Amino acid sequence: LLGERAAIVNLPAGQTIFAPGHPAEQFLLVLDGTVRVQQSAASGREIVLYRVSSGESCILTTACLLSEDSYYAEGLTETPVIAVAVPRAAFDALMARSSQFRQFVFSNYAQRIADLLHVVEEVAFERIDKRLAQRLLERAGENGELNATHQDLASELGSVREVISRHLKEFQRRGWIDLSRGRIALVERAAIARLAASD
Amino acid sequence: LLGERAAIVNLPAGQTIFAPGHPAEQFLLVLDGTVRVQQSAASGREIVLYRVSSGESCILTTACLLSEDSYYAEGLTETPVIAVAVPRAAFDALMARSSQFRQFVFSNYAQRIADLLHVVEEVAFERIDKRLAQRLLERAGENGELNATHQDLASELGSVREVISRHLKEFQRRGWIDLSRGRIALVERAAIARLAASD
DNA sequence: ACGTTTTCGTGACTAAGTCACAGACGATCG
DNA sequence: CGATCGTCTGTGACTTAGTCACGAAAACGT
Repeated sequence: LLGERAAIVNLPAGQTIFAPGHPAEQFLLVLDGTVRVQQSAASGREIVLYRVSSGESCILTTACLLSEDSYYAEGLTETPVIAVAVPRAAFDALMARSSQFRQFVFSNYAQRIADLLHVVEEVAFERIDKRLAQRLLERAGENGELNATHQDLASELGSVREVISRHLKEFQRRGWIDLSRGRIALVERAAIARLAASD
Repeated sequence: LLGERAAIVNLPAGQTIFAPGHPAEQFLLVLDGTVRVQQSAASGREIVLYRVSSGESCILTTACLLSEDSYYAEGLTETPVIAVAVPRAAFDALMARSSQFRQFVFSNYAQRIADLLHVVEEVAFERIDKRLAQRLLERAGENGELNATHQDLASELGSVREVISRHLKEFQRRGWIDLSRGRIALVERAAIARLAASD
């Protein structure tokens, strides 16, 4: 279906795929790896909008690609990424021809928009200790550990290091986590989950 | 182009067009009037995401319509609205047939996504006195007046009345505005614009 | 082992949001 | 007209989040 004029691309980790004033030139479908899409403020503060992983498309760029609009977010590969790049003309042809492709594209849009609405809701209305607890659970591996600096977590949440450090320290004081440089180990997942789910 | 199976609908002001758990059933293209799209939190706090006006489509609902996803925002008519309602099947047919229609749809998406990114940026990183100043300028008419309660403005910005009241009072103390019940008159537009544009 | 870079800790302060009331305005109705 | 009621606004005291300016501690390379 996608066979024609589509190229497989390999990207290393930590690569900027698109950035303000440097729009993507094609429709990207991620086969493997994850792309982090975030927004950066002039002050240096950042916030993660969503992540694109296998089988998903970095669709928001597409809207801007197709309407030639400038775009205020940036995309970074978090891991090495394998993707299919579909040039603009081929994308347009597919949209015309395949109802399944349209379904796929709109379904991706809906997901991204839901993600964005979720971000708005969180930053506008939720406490950051709760949001931090959620992220700790999301990002911790099987072993209950995650490698992230306080600054990394602050950037995920659109907050600042000091605030995150203080909450983490409080979590540690309560025996919920273990802290070391660049690494956090969850000790009391249940307690963290309780905070993450609190109203 | 849109002629077939599309119906003209008339909606009164203050009508809820879509809401969580009550998804829109069709693609809506606004001919006249404005629709406000906002998000409401359990606490009762609200934030305006964007407004749809003449010639624009309430496109975000469409994504959710087409992918049958539930949707966490709600849409309200702010004025009486005249719109074209295109049923799902007709929308799909148009997407297949007309490259201009596709262009229109994607251009709308791009605009809405840009709006959402802007909201995220503002709530995450901007001071609310600055955001308030921006809204006052946006919503004031030719005569420099606007009809809005402090609560209305708080809901626009995703903040709370007390905070807005205090900033408005400070603006008044500086001689920038005149306050009366449900009405604000801009006196020193230049000063307000300076704050709105400050970094 | 030493200096360098990155990460983390902290106090003092400002800004924003919460809670609980009190007061003030404006429409409506005897 | 004046009393009444619902809505809107003002305010103090407090909690939470973000800012600023440091300094200390941990990893890293040479």
